[in-house]
Amino acid sequence: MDMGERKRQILHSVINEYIASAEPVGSRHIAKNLELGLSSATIRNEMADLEEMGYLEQPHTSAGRVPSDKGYRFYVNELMSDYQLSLKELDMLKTMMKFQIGQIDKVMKSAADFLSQFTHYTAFMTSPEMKQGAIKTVELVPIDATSMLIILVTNEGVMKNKRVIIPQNVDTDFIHRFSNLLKEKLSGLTLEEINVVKIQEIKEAMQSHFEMLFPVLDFITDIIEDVRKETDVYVSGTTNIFDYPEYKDLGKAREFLEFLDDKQSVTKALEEPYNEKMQNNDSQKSRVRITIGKENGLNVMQSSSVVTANYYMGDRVMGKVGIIGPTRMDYSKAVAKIERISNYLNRVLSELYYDDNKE
Amino acid sequence: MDMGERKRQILHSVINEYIASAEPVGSRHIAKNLELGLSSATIRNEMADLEEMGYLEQPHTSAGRVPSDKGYRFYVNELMSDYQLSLKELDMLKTMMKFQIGQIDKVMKSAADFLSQFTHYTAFMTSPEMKQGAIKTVELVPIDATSMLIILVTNEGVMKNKRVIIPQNVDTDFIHRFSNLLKEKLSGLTLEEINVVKIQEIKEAMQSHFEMLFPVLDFITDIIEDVRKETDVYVSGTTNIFDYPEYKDLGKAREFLEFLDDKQSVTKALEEPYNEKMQNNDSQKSRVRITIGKENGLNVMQSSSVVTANYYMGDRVMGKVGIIGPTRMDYSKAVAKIERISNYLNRVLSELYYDDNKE
DNA sequence: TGTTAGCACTCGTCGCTGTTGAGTGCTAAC
DNA sequence: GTTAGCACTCAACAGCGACGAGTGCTAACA
Repeated sequence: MDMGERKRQILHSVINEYIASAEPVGSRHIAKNLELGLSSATIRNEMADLEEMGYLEQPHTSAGRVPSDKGYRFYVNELMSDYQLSLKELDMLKTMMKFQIGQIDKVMKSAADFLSQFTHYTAFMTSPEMKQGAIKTVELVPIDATSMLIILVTNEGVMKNKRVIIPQNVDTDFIHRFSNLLKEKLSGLTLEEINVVKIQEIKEAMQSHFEMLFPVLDFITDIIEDVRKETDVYVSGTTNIFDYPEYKDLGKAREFLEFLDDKQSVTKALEEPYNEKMQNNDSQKSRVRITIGKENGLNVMQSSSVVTANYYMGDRVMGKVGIIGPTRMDYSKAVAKIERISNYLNRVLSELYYDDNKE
Repeated sequence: MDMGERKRQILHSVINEYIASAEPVGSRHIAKNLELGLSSATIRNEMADLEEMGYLEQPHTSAGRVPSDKGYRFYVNELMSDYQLSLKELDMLKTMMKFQIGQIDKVMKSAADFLSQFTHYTAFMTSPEMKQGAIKTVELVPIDATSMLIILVTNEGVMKNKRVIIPQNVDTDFIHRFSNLLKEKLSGLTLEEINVVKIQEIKEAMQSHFEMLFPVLDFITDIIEDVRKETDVYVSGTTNIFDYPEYKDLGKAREFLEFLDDKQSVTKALEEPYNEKMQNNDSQKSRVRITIGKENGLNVMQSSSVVTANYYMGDRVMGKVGIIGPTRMDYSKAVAKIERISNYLNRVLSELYYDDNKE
């Protein structure tokens, strides 16, 4: 059985209706809404076909039809039209963009917060991936006689720091000299390039009278290890799910919220590999990726969809922004909004990047 | 009517029972449990008295009795016995304490995470209050020709940083000299002492050839302003509330979670002034403070209780740790556990403090 | 051959009903 | 002052029928 134009129209209508109402859609309703001059009986036949083909499902015998994951997938790939942001929405965006304040992590957080308010779904943002980040500078700041701060700045403008206790008293000048040496040795290396071997090399290259500061080098490997592992996820607007009847069941809501609370599992969910079923004609151009229901392996996520976009600094992928919501999601709005946000982030970050390369 | 020993015993028993079962307690049950050799009818009379006195309430005519806020308050102040941690609990604590890793904010977070698992309620932690913190050091780290990082370290070991763009090219050495100057001028001042006037003074004291770096000073005021306003709350274990039947209603759960999501309102709830009704004989010695139901002004919190303790560095209050849960809370366990955690924090922070004063 | 009207059937939802049981308050006797 | 007894209250629950939205099938129609 093949998907004629009429079936497409009916499927489209069912999905639109269901997205709006959250209630199973009946043939009568479609017959009225869609002005094809067809009776409900005919629609009924077509819908039975669509069900057989796997695009629709019936919660129970005498209920209307509900889109299946496959149905949504077809909708997303073939039927969905581009959503044009309303004036009000554009205005919100504009206001938000005024808050381009300096610190990178704050930009991130506020973007995620905004996205959750903007879409009414739960928004998330993964922190910049730093594996390929290069070290811009290393600085040792003495705090007192026995402790100092190690500060690492990468070329993404990200900064990590750690306080270190030194066993012996060391004078400030000495620390400065050591600091300069480190800067010289480490600047420009990517985080991937700095490994145990490299550190050993540096140790050997140093005069032995720096020996007492060798623990500092070990701390640096620690920090880098931390940074590498650290894929922070920031989640915003978790309570938005209460707006959707699919989570009206306490158990469902709980499951979902517990899932979001566990950053590790969220990260895992977002790392989910791109699989063939998810291919989407639009994805190349829009860079927005959609995972529907069971397409995502996780149990908890079976009735949720995830819409994400990467964001970039220059050409390098930095992380992901996106939303999580019920499979019955307004995909076209979601895509349009996420596209905007990711473009916004690209712009802000590219400005930073540009600054960096001005030297 | 006065509260005789028998009434106290009955009230105690009702509350214990209710805390354990979450179900209205009947006279028959008490008669059996409490071995006073009294019949349920007698207990019934006493309970009617306790209700008249305001310590108990009846959800509806033919249900058992439930403690009122006043009842809990009496329980907390007069009846409750000290809870002795079990071996298993002590062991958990021990394990947790091994994670005393360096960075102050990580210690905080892991303490809150632990507390929520330990108590099964929702835990929170307010970030160190820094108003009275003194500046330990200021450092300017050049990143490239047109930008640098301002790093502020306070004597609590807290660190703030901000990236700053400088309009003109300035050489590294120049920045270093300026940095040293700043360090000299600002070190030792408390955040409260640094205000616009002070900054102006510094500007004037500087030679005019530093003029181009004056914007940096303005950024410093910005950061300090940020730090002052910033009373970060870290909340952990929000989904624990799903374990308690008082939140089995979706609306209730939602309300509660939305409240916790809004950091500002949480901060406000915790700032709630100490009011006379809350006076507690134990509070001086234990430093644990309990707010029961409506004692806390907020609407959302009418059926929740908050148990908090301050934590200190040396003699100075740094912030609060605590838990939020239903008024039907196991107060004695809660108090015991929070006491431990706050002691632990005091110890960890005092070590930092001690380190700082070693110089 | 595709479309449609008609009809029997399914099944979840809603409101009503009666039953059950836990718990109370009151009264009268101890 | 205590208690046994009893009538009363009320939430929770299960059973029941009416309702209605929606279906699938069949037979008639263009």
